[in-house]
Amino acid sequence: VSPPRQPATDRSAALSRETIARAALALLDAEGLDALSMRRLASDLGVGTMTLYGYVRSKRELLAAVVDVAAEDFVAPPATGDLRARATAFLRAVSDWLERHPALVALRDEEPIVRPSAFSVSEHGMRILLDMGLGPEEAARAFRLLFTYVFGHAAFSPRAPTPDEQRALHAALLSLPEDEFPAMRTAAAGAGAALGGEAQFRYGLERILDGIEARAAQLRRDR
Amino acid sequence: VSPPRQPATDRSAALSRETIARAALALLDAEGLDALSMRRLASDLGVGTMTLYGYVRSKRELLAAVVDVAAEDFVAPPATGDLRARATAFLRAVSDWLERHPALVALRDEEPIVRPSAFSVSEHGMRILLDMGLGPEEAARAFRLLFTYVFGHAAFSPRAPTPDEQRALHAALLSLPEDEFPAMRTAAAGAGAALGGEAQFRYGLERILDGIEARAAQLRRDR
DNA sequence: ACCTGAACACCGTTCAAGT
DNA sequence: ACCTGAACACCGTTCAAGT
Repeated sequence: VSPPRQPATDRSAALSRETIARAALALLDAEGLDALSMRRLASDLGVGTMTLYGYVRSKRELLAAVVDVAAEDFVAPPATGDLRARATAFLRAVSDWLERHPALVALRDEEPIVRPSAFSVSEHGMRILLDMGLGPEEAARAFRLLFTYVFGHAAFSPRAPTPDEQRALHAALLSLPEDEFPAMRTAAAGAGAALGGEAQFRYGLERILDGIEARAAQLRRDR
Repeated sequence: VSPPRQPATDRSAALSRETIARAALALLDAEGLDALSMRRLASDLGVGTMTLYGYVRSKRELLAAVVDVAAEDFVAPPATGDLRARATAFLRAVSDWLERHPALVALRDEEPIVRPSAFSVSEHGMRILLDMGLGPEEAARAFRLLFTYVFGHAAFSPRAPTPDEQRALHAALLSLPEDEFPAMRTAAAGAGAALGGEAQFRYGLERILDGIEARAAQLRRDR
């Protein structure tokens, strides 16, 4: 008397490491990191909890497999325009990718992603930096800086702040004692908009690319 | 027949929200986010688990209190030298602070820290940006960019990579197929050093400050 | 006022067993 | 070969009760 559990995907469709990883990613995207437990995932798949351990050695290993399937989802933008435009488009694409799979950021927070699957995302970015004229060592450092920024933005800046959030922050800053927080009060007007969202992402990215391009130009002069 | 549990700090020392938060921070610093449970913390303090709920409404509220006590630990550098030197010293101090309390990064990852206690750290940074000549709106955006970078570095870049880690990454990159990953293979030599650590932090910070200073200079010209 | 054990609804994973 | 229930050592939090 076991009722069918999966109306759409056939329960009897052979389980595999990848099927499991895809289901985990879907759960992660839909309900967040806390919702993903081995028990819940198994139940979603219509199997016993311990069945999963036939495909992954541990939850850690499952999460690594999730990164692999998520990496396939990265959409590289067409390599058109000048280098600056290509860099902007690439980083915008990485940012979009992280927004589609927000849990990737939390996973990366727990341990470095050094899976080969992630390297194909990196290849695009590194190409652009090398084309700008940076040497291998400096291109690696610049790449890492951009990586840190994009992941940092995804991790620490909420999506576009609502007018309510902006007003709340503004009010909180204006209520700080003036003698102790003069700078914060001065900047109160801009703090709401700077909280996050697309315009803030672009502002930061432009400053960083300005800094990197200045270095590339300097290297060309020195050469 | 209840044995004394706390050799050093007197068990009978009155419990308070702050005592509890400090003990939680110590546990977090010593053993990481996973080690902090209400049960474990209570046991460390020599009280029953439920006693904690007399001081904090939930674990979430405890974590907010932890941020408050950690904020007191920030050491602002002396405001000497030119603005660039002051900015560098300030961000170095924030980075050091996050290294002393690594769990702050994970906490911030779970929800924004908008506690007044954190504003005193921000005040120093905002002062410098305003002094550079940025307007309130742009100073807020630049501040947020720097904040994202420092937290991003703390979250996603391990401390100084060991020679072993560097060699492992180098080898991994060199084993990628040459036709598919030409840029990654070219940059393989520099990837190890760019993984993290002080020099990488400084490289990124310098590019960002170059970008921000260029904007400030442009604003001065336009004015 | 301050503290707390028992209970509930969860975890990841080991083990020994089922088909 | 593939799957799994029971058990163990954990969680956060509610509740009803102790002093």
